[in-house]
Amino acid sequence: MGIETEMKIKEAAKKVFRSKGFAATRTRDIAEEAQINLALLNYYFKSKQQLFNIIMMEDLEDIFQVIISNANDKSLSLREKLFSLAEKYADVIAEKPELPNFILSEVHGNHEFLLDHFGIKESLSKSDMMAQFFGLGFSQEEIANIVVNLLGYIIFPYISRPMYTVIFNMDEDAFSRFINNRRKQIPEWIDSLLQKK
Amino acid sequence: MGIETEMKIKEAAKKVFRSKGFAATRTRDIAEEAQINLALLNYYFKSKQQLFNIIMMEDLEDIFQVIISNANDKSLSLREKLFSLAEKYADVIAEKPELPNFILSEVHGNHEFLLDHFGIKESLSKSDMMAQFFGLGFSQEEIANIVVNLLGYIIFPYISRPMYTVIFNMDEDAFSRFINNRRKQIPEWIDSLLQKK
DNA sequence: ATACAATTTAAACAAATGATTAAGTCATAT
DNA sequence: ATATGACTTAATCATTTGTTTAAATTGTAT
Repeated sequence: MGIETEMKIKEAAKKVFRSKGFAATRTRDIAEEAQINLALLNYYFKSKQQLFNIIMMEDLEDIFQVIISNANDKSLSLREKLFSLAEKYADVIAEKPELPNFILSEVHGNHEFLLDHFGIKESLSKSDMMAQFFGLGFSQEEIANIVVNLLGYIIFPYISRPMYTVIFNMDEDAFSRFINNRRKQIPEWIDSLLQKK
Repeated sequence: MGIETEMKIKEAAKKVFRSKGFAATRTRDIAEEAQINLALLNYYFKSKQQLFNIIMMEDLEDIFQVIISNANDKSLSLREKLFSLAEKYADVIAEKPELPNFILSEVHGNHEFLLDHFGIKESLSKSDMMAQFFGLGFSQEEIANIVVNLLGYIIFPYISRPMYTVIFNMDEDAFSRFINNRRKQIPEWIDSLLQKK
């Protein structure tokens, strides 16, 4: 059945693209991973580039959706929003650990992917979270610092994993424990960032 | 003169590899950037891969050298060491802003590059800094968290730059100002991390 | 000046790779 | 049962790309 094949290809492409990146991925890699004939890739998706674009868009959507929906949850205080954002983000990434490296590597120099396909800028600048930030007297720059640090707490360990797993001699399990223990610390660090006001 | 040509190629390769990564870089790109005949690349450096390895090793050396030399400067307290590390690191990266993305992307899945070519693990575990950490009662895991956060404060903004320059609408100048202002904040954040003890 | 080695060039090669083609196969509606 | 269209396959194409080759040029020691 066609739709199943299409999904098989997309799932395989996700796996291969995320692990090797666009340039290093050969369409034959994807075909083999999906156990389909090479020509099917071009039958269902016009080209390697188109297939890649679809996957990148979906991954970006996953990432941005967490931020936007959280930033507009009016039932939460600013502090609660940030805590919740950290937890949801950590969940998403724990589930797909290759996502940060993949997105950040591929987007580097390809800003087109970000150009308001999601209206992220508007959604966010008009969000409840921003209003709360400004209401508490934070400047645009202070907000940027807090957001960058918050996301860094969660994402950076994954990105830099090879470096410090060598430095600190961590195996797979040790890394998991490290990440899980870190999650408990993040709220403290967020509070430190908010403390000034 | 041979040595000049060799340097021209290496500099061009650095530029192109850092901006596009190994897989997306064509040897012809490098030749054009260096304004040399394509065959010279293979004459001076056996292959694309060898040229890449040399550059990667040099870049890693630059990165690790800062950490190791700082960690063994016995004239500094732990707090001073971390402050100094942050400053030196920020300097290195401000000078070569593509370095973080390049190294982290390429090392991802290629752990071989890190495998004790530098003895980084030993140098660091026996360093004065580690002794100071342990002397103050920090656990291995607490140390890892501090180091990861410290490096993240400096590196993560560069890596995630495309994401939040879109979100926060930053141009080139705004980004520079942001980075420079951040540098002044980092000592405070480091103190927060150390505060527990 | 001459010979010899180092350097540089233009051209070509071989393999890899994204994409297409044309001939099948299968499911489904009539 | 058959025709139609969706799906699948094997084979092939055209281009890109890393590398090599052989000839030409340049520099240098004698």
